[in-house]
Formats: sequence, C-alpha cells, structure tokens
Amino acid sequence: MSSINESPVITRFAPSPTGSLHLGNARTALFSHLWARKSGGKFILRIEDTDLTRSQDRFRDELISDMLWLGLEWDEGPDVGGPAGPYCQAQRGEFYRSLYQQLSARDLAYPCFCTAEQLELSRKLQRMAGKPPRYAGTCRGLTAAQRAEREARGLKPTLRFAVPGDQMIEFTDAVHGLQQFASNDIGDFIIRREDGTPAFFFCNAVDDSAMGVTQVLRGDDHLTNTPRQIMLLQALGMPIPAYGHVGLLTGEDGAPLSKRHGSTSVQEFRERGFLSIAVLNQLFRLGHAGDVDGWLAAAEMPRHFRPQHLGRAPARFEVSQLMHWQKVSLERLSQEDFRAWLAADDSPEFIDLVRHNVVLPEDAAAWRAVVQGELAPLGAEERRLIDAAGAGFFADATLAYEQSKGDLKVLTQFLKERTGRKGPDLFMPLRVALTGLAHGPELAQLLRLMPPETARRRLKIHA
RNA sequence: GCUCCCUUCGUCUAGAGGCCUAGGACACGGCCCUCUCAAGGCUGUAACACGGGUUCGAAUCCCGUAGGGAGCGCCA
Repeated sequence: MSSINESPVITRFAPSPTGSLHLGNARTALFSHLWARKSGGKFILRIEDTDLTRSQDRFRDELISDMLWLGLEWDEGPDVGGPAGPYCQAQRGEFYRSLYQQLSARDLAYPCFCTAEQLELSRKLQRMAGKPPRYAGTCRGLTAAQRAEREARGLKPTLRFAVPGDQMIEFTDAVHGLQQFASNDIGDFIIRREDGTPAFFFCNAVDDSAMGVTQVLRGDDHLTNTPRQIMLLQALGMPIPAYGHVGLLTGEDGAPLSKRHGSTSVQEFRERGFLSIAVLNQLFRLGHAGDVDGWLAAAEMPRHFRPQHLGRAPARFEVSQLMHWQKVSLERLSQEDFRAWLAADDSPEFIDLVRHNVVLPEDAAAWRAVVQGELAPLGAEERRLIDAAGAGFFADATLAYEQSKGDLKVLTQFLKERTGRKGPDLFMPLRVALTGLAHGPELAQLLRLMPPETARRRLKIHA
C-alpha cells in the first residue's frame, strides 16, 4: 500500500486529558493516523497528563472512546502497551529524572529560584521597554554556594534549560518548508516545574524522540516552539523527528477552534447523531486535499491521503459541509444499520419511507410524531396553503377521506371531482393538513401509516 | 513590542511560469423530473488581498503594504 519511495512513518497523537477532544485535535490525530497507515508505519497514542491539577481520568477515558469511535486505532498506547512505554507521562518520571541529571551535570540546565511574581514583573518591565518578554537569566550564573544557600532557605527551584547563544536552528517543516530561528531570540525555558513535574517543551520533545516518532504533526501554534525542542534534543544527543505544522482549524466565526466554541467537541457531534464516517470525511478535507473529490470509506482514506497537500492557511469548519457528508454517509447505510443508527423501534415501512428525509435522529423523531403523535404548529407557508384552500375544501376532504378508507388515490380522485382542483392545488393543502409541513416523504404512505382517527381529525379541524 | 506563520469563489480546496476565458466540492439560484421535500440530470452566480518589480509571459518567483493568526507562560 505504501508508495515506492516512502519509508514507514511513525506518528503519534499526544493529547492532554484536560478537556474534551475537539475537532481540531481530532483532525491532527486523523492526519497522523492516515500518514502512518499510508506508509505502513505506526501510530502511537501518548497521554500528556503532567498537569496534575487539570488532568482527569474521565477526560482520558472520553478521549480514548472518541478516538475509537472515529476508528483511529493506535499500535502503541496506554492500554495496549508497546516497546517504548509507559505511554502516560505521569508514569515516566524516572526517565525524565535521568535526563534532568544528565543536563544538570553538564551545566546545560540549572535551577532557577525566581518566583512567579518576580518573573511576571520582569516580563512586564521588558514589555514596557519594548523588548520581548524573555527570561532574564537571573539564576543562570548562580554559584554552587548560592544555590545551596537558597535551598537551605527552603526555596524550591524550577529547572531551566540553558539555551546556547548565537546559534541558528534550522529545520524543514513538512508543511511550511525550511524554517530558521536564532537561538538568541529564545530565553532559557523551564523544563521541570517547582513541584518536580516535567514541563511540556521537555517531556513532549523527549518522548517523541524516545518513542521513535519520525514525524510529528501538530497545529501551527507550535511552529515557533519547535526550535526549543530541537535544541533540547540536540543537547541530549537524541534523534530529532521531522516536524510538520498544519494550519489551525477555526470555527464559523473565523477564530481558532477552542473549548470556548462549545459545540465542536467530537463528543457533541457523536451525541447529536452524526456518523463517525461523516465527521471523518469532513475532517479529511479541512486543511488537506486528497486525490479524490467524493465520499471515502474509512479504509480508503490512507490511500488517498496526501501529506504534501497539508494546508498552511487556517481552515474554517462549517456545519453545512458536515451535513453534506452526513447525508452521503447515511445513504450508504443498509436498512439494518440505518435502523441501528436511529436506535428506535421503527417499522421497516416507516424507515424506508422516511430515510431520505432524515439527516439526524431528531428528524426521524419529527416524522414519527407526524405519523403517530401531535403536529407542530404551522409555519407561515403552511398557514398560507391552508388558508388558500379554504374551509370548504377541507369539508370535502373530510368526506373524501371517509370514502377512501385511507387510500390517497381514491381520496384525491373523489376530491378532484368534487372540487375541480388538481395538481399542487389539490395535494398541497392535504399534505399540510395531514403532516403539518409543506414537504416530506410520500404522502400516500404517510397516510397509510397514520391511525384513521388522526387523519380524520387533522382534516376536520380546518373545515 | 519582538520573532514567526498565513492570504485563490460565502466555505473547503486544485493550481508548483505558458495546459487558467482560474478547475472541482459544499452552500445558493434556475431548469428538467415530480402531488411536496429529498435524490438524480442539466445549468447559473461567485475568487487569485493590494501595490510594485523580474519575465516574451505570473495565481504561481522577488520586494513592499494591508489584514488575519501564533509564539515569547511553573498551559499543552
């Protein structure tokens, strides 16, 4: 399946369990997954649960369940294990400690005793002076005695990486091409927090490397952070993966997708009844151009995925496009699967009748109510059609219904002779009276499924 | 403020100097089909942010401008 000149690519998805999986993350997960599958490589799931206060088990479970729902199975991960485990960062403390030691021993990292308040003040001052708010290097030159003295006072240090000066860091981004950054623009950054937990820049980079990831795919927001991670890996003498930064996904308001957008978590689409294959088809095309235009089955996606066609510009997520893929995906469902998707006890007749007028389960519920429940209040167009037909028409229609025994053909034949109406003038008022709507599935069958009492009442009420 | 990134129809995108009178998909409009809607068929509206270069020739290369975005966090 992999093309001749492409070697196996090892990718990963590394979410932090601090919230729901939203579409943006799901998309990078999808791309990473597809890239690995396309090349015959591996896809790794790693949980970045270093923020003890914000990480929650229920988010991790939800995340895993969302990934599985989307069909993005991983070859290595917290549940299935693998050669580079464990796959939760909270359990990798020992590994991190050995690296901290290595760095500290070679003076490539140093303890910093500055307090959060001091740092904030310093940043503020720099900003006011029109300078980039970088760490001033206050603790970099501390002597062993000074460090000991501070620790004796009970101060808990963070550990900072000593960024080498006067370097150019270059890398070829898989989507942006050649990137260059000056190390002098980068301040010494924290790699271990005061409480001893590892900071993102550090554990994220070091784990990618240690887990054998060859291609990191992530959002654009990490592009300018990449040189830090490269310097870190260089200092440690660890392999440096290739990086690729895809344009962010934005909501319909054009602002980057975030937890604020609310209705963009995978969970919510799932609950509203969207098919995972519909979501997949939509995400496949956001910031990416495959080599086909039409709907794709999940199994086809790796073949049609084109890493060279990952987008640099932000992509906007529009529900109307998801709706389209939902419709197409629904059409592909067998009656059995469709029924399972509805998760209701509908008759096969009802399902066949209503299928093509349903995009979400709530639509089916509406038709269910038309057949066996109460009608929703009439809309403006519906009202107009009823009024145009007039009370006399419905008096005749009521009569016709009694003659017809529920057979629409007989009913309309009778009504046509009696009123002289035909075509839409004849059918539309009937449809609206009977269903409450100016559009919908076959009226004849709708009528057949309807209890006679209901039909009678709905016609009579307008007479 | 500094560094970096981005900019083709309303939206998602194709386009890697001539194949572009800029293609496709979604959405929208029209027509056909049809008792309605959907589906299907045909069809229409609609874009290279702007300004300068380079070139016989630029959506494609270079430089500016404008507008968006990101990073500079003991958040990831």
